[in-house]
Amino acid sequence: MSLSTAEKIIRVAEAQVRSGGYNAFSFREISKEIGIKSASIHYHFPTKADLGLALANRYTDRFTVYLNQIACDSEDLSTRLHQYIELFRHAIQHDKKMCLCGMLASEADVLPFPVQQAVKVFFEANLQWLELFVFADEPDPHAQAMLVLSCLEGALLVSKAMNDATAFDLAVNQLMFSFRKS
Amino acid sequence: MSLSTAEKIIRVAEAQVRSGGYNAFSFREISKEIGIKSASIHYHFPTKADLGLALANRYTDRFTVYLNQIACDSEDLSTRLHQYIELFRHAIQHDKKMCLCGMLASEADVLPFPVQQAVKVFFEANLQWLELFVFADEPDPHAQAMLVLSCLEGALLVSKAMNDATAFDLAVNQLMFSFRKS
DNA sequence: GTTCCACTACCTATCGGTAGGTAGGTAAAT
DNA sequence: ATTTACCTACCTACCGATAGGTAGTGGAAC
Repeated sequence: MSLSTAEKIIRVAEAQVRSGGYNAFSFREISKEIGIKSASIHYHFPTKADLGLALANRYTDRFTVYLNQIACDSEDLSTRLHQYIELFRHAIQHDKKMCLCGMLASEADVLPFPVQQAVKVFFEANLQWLELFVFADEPDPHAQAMLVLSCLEGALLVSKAMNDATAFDLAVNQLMFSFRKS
Repeated sequence: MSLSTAEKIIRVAEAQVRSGGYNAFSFREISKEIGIKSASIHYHFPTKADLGLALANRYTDRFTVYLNQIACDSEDLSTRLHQYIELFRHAIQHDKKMCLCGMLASEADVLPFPVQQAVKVFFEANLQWLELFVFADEPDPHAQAMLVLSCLEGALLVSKAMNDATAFDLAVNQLMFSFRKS
């Protein structure tokens, strides 16, 4: 499969942002990696903010597709939650990286406003999905969703800090355990 | 009170890192803010990595002092946990910023190695304290500690994403609620 | 008189971004 | 069928700004 240049740019940029954040990715580094000149990237994405926005939007879009799949595939609320968790586990175990929007969220203060908004959309989409498709039948779905999302993003962060992906499982399994008892 | 220049540098640098991460703070910005030349900062901290390391170490030291105080002041495990949570709530509600080491953890891949290690020490210190002084009497203190730390760091991150400090309380209160039922 | 601390002046490397050009393809007008 | 015109997707060369970092100076304090 041969990817379009724009797609290559986005993939390399996403990897760089997920490793070091918005200020750690550069047109020059991307251009080196895919074998074009940095000026050529401006043809596809006029400014860095444009590329950052495209990154966040694409990430949310792909994530949303998975969320819809999960909701369609399984009726069982507990199964849905486990599959949801798998999405995050994949980030730390397969990519060994943070969630893109988790990474960007931590730097929200220094992000171009459109990127900030796009990151917020990702989190709103996640919360809404959890409320509707996992915690709808329980008391305070909003708080439950917030707890799960916080725990997952935080578990990724702690795993990065410890350089140990098993930290993610430890935290998340404990959360699941606390749900089982209630 | 008149602070030493080194102390001023550290304070301004910490604020900048907690807003935008390691790559978003610069000697020039710091120097402008405290009214000296950027070259003068190199006298106190020879390299950026040195300053970053000093930042992380001081943050951990100050945090550790609070942890010891909490352990001494209160015998009740639940009270200790609530006071521990207050440390994190202070970050998002008073400073409106991430935890310094939470911020750095997310960028671990692109950090100078000594800074990486210092960040890891912060997390290890937190986990150990939680295990010893909060969850010692419960089954699997390690997993419990990991859950609490993940949830707190994640709740800060989600609050930054949503630009809404109440998200932190929502997630954390829900976590406390799930503990009460067990 | 040495140590401390900040200065001036400068360096190299890199940043995001711009200007102008060009090879190759497409498509409509002549 | 050929010319004219425009488009895509890159290129080279360069801009001003900023990054971290260095060498050497000089005054004040001990």
